[in-house]
Amino acid sequence: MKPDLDPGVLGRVVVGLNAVIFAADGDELNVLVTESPDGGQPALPFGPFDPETHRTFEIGLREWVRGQTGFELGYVEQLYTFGDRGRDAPVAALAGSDGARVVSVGYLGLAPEARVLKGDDARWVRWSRFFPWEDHREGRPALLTEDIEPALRSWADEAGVPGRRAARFDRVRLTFGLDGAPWNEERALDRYELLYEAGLVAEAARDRSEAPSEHGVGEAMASDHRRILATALSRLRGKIKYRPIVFELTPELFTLSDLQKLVESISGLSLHKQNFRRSLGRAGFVEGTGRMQSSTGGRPAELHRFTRDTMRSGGALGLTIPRLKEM
Amino acid sequence: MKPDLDPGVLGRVVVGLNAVIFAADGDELNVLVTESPDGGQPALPFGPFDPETHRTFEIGLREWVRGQTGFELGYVEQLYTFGDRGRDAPVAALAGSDGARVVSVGYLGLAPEARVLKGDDARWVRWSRFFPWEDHREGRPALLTEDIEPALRSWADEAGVPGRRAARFDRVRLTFGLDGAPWNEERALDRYELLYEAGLVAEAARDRSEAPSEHGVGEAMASDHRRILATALSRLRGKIKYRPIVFELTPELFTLSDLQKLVESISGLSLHKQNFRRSLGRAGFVEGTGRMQSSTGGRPAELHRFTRDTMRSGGALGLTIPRLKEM
DNA sequence: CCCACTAATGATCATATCGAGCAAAAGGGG
DNA sequence: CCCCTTTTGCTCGATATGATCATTAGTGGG
Repeated sequence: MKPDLDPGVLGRVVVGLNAVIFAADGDELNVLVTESPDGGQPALPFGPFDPETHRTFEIGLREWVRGQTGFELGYVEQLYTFGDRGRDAPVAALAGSDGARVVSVGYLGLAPEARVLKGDDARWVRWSRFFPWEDHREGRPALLTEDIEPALRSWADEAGVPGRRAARFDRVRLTFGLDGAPWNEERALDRYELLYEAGLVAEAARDRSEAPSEHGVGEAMASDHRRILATALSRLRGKIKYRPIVFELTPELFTLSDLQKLVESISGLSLHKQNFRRSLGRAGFVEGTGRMQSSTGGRPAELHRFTRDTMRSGGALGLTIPRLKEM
Repeated sequence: MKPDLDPGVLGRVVVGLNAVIFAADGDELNVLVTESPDGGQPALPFGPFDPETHRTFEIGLREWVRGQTGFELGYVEQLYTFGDRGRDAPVAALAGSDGARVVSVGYLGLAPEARVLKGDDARWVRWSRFFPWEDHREGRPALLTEDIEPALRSWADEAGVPGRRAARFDRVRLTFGLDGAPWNEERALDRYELLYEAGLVAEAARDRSEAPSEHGVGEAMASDHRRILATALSRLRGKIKYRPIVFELTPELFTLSDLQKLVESISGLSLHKQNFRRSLGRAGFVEGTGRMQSSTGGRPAELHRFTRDTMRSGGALGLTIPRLKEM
């Protein structure tokens, strides 16, 4: 159990920081991606971690996000560190001619508004471009029932040993909520990983250096960035339930319907309006300002704001997600 | 937003893997540490990540744990990646003469039993050696009320600006459950970090290259290992509530009291026996085998086993922690 | 000016879950 | 055979959750 960290005998490692930056645009949750105009795969913003100048990862991250997009990140949280060989293909090419291994530390960042960005090729896009099967606000997507489920069933069926086949079926059933199993919106990462294993996303073929099949579900991203994005979505979906971080995404003032729409956009679910409001009231996260907002054609809604004070009283710390029964 | 990962211009980075390996010994949760006989600070087992031979972090981790302790890890989960300069002191010395930056990827591992280890200086010890203030099974520890709380209050009081002082008080109140705020066992990491900031743990002085004060609370560990251990404890305490991972720590057969004792040892809380059993029954995690265990002097208890099947029915996925009111 | 329409807000009811305590059952030991 | 201990079973009130109905306050059209 003696450590042996002499870098002389080990291969080279380069640490990159990947940021999944979310911001709300109206009622929809957007993610910041870089898209080259020449049609390359969209990528997450990422930058190098320079051990010489950055005292911590988070400081390094905030710095280059500020430098390159011109805005200040609010909430920041580390997601996961990815180091699998073979899933970092396009980035590896940037790792220098000696083929240093790229280790990427993924971060989740939340910004209060989808501000216009200075210059270059970064833009805000809906997350659902990359995970169309994750949006259940209008009911279970046809893509799921018509394409993904049959493909996964036959993938499970292909397994050699019977035990292995049963295990695959079970895993498919649980992660995708088939045959009566409940759909758990937090398992977005599990679902992406399963689709990758089953070869249903374009990245799977690409990483095996096969012909880049055009038939994957959702839009592919560079390197393992779609996996990092899935990690971020899962984390965010889970975390809003036990920490009041939705308010990192809202403007200063908002109506309760706006807030609900935002939560629905994050979780990909339709929520029960009355129950959502009731639990908001119980938790005491928001307080009404007297002001009203003339809405698009109904009774005007009161503008609310987040009240940080209530976190002190030891009540609930997150939102409940009262999902609508059937759609 | 162009990446610039040319390793030539960046400082050197070495990736180390740190493992927090828990196992139950009787009813108590133990952690595997290396202790040099000559009285150096205990450390977590750690090994280098070799980018040449290890395809993934997890594979590398399992490999050297197997090689050095002789047993196979069961459950493994990535915790967090630490890269702060200045908190890795003793390890940095091992990073080679060119002073490569050490980035450590922390892992949580669970083993089904605290097996005897082959050879050297690794041994199983109670986690409470390092976090005595986290064990509330016998009520709130005197260390907390008599030493830590007063010290934290005066630390908060020292803050210059009044607003800063109020913020400190609030933070102390919330993380340590003072003045009526509830004690949240999951916030073990927050508490350790606060104690570090307030200079109450020995590592704080050490990392500032000051005289290694002997007056820190709990036992210090090498490098930032106590922080990693706190991360692991927090994660484990949280995760047992929504994933059935306690059963990675139990033997094949156990009584319900054994299981409760184990959960109490993990969470540092005393639980309400009847309610604990009721929720176990509702979740359907365990099934009775007909067999009984002649206990230490009461009615014999039935031996139970974990039933993986029930995870399929979509019920609750974790234990509820029905804490005992007052002690 | 009144009415239909829309969306916000308010209130109710059955059911499930949680915290807490009481009671019976099944061994071992004097 | 009685006492002690621990397991196991059960009940009661308080609270949270799922679902539905009712009321209010605007807009826009006849």
